[in-house]
Amino acid sequence: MNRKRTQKILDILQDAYPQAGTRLNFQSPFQLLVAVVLSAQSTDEQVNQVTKRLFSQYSTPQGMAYLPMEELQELIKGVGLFRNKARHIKALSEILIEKYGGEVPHTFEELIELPGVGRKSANVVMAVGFGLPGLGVDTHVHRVSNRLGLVDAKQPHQTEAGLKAQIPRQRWGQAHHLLISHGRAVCKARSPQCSFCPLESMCPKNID
DNA sequence: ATCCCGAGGG
DNA sequence: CCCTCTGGAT
Repeated sequence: MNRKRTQKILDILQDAYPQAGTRLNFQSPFQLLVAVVLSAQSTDEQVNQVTKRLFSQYSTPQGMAYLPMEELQELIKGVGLFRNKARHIKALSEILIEKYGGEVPHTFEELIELPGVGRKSANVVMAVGFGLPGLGVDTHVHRVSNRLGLVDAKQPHQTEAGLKAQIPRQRWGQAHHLLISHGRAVCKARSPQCSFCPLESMCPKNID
């Protein structure tokens, strides 16, 4: 809707969170992909704790594809949804080996076809892993964008479309991280800290 | 719409 | 106890 307002909001958030960026630890696109799959409904700290042990033993598609399911489950237990995630990581590793020569594909269309990889994860791998245009909409991005009136969306994919339509591609990755930082620190799901919000005067939720 | 599902916070 | 955390598949 209002591109100018959105730009201004991003500028203010950039000043408030100058170091916004991913907190997931990884050393390759494949490790990032695994970390992102593990991050569903889990905190980044839980994921980093698990991947520290996992990647020290297995850090390639080959290592994970041939790992027995039970062992992989044991290694990633500690994040929620671990049975599904173990299955997806093993399956996507096999596909990377068979179809992509053990590499992580560089297009959104290919990434989203991988098991356990939806729009959010594919967008994050694009932006964070390859520096290509991608704007992942997670729970924070969805909540904050709607509260601020950047979009009026019930579904995350609607939020993604709305944000992409009013933010320059070059700024998608940055916007993703800024909205997450703000969602974590101030515009929290449970008890938002509106009195500390640099956007308080511009926010529709602020009905003083 | 429902299921998966550990850990931390209030 | 209930809610939330960088969701995705069925």
